[in-house]
Amino acid sequence: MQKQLRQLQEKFYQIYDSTDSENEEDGNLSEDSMHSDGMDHHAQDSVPDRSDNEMSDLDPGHFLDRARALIRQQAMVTGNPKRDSQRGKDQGPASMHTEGKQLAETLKQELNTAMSQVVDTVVKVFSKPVPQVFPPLQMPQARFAVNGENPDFHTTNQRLQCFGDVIIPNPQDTFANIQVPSSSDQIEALPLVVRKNSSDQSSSAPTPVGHHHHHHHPSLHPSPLSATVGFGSPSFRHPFPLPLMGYPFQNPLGTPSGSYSGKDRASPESLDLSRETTSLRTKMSSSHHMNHRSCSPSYPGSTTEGLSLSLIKSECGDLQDMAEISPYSGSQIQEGLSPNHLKKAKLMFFYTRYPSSNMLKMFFSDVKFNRCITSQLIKWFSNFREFYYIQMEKFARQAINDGVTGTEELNVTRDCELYRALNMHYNKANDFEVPERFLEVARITLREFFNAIVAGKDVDPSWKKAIYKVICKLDSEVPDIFKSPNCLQELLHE
DNA sequence: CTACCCCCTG
DNA sequence: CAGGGGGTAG
Repeated sequence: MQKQLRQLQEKFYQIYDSTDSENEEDGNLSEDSMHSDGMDHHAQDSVPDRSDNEMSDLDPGHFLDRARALIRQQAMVTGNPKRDSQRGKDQGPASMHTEGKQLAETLKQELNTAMSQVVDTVVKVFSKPVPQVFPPLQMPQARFAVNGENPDFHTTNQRLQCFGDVIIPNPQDTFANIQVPSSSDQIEALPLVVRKNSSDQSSSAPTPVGHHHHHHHPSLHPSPLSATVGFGSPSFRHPFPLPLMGYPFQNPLGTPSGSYSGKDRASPESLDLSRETTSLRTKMSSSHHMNHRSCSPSYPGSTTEGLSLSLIKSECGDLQDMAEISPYSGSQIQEGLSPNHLKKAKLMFFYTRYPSSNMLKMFFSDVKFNRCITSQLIKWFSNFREFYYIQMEKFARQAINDGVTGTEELNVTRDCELYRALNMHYNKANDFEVPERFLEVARITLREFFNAIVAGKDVDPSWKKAIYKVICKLDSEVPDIFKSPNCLQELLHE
């Protein structure tokens, strides 16, 4: 069926282009307008970023509308001398007219048959009693639970959207069936999404697998297990390219490098994993507009609500609706930290090891700060330091083992192993020129470790504190370029 | 309490 | 890198 639609679509565009090639620079424009057409009943999206063209094209409703518009236009432009840019220009307006008519007729017929089939299938799928394949936990119901809020959810148009969204890729798929929301599911899930009281914990009973061992800590982690499962569930594999999925911070530069990770780089799940990295902020910050962004599939509805602890409530419960940034337009206020932010932070580490939270706010002005974001950034630098100091200690000990006696023999140059390790970690792409000052600091740190170890201070459990105290005073000013949200481009294009 | 720090773990 | 525990300063 998808193929059929595609063929129709192609045919359609042939006609469309031949008659209207002057009208629009590219098809995407029209897609956009169509897009808004069909979505107006649907607060935002039931599907994040349905700007995807493929999707819109496959939406039967839109397609029909567009076809009708075309046919109307077909009749109107007959006299337009410019129209024949792509076809035999010898054909007069008359033949054009008849041919257009023919095409229109053919088109109508094909559309009708196609639509009938679509409707049949939809009805079949929607009316068939649904065998419960998965245990409730794995039901990615968040998406539909939210739809339940929308009184217009049952309009044909939206059913078709859901259909196109999830089911079309494989209507016979057993998994597809569970995508069909039963009204009871919605009613049940809805309050979980809306209310934020801790008393909701009782409502999380339907979830058989408990994730309640969170000790009531302001843990920000809404049960990663179920989150991952929900997302990885085959029924939930989204047909869209990832950047269009409402995750504006998909890493365009590759998987952010963990110092110890590497195995998940090229794996099929790597994208999901990378998403999971930053998904928390998304989940939290968008928790209040779940109504529209129902697709946050990693939001396990039930158990998570019990975990909406003070932090989430206080920080993210009253966020204003921000204009989501598109993956393509760069500089808007973002609600989460992107892989690019991570990269930027790493580069900043070359200048400052102990940035204050105020400093971070200055340098990450393109993100909307809340406690979560701040903590995460601070955590990043904490992790950076950890790696840094581990390397320092390692190389200091190694130097000692190598028979180095005096601190004078110790240095950090751009070709030494220590530097390579550090550079690999903070500047993996090696597209940034590490400031000289950093080498100095590194050298000082290395010597500090060396001396401490030689002096046997490492027997003291907290022997490193003294070193930390020294190093934290060696921060230098971060260049102003880093204050620019686009600093990465500017920096790396040098 | 909050905000940070560090440590350890996955 | 993120979680989470433990500790400290204000």
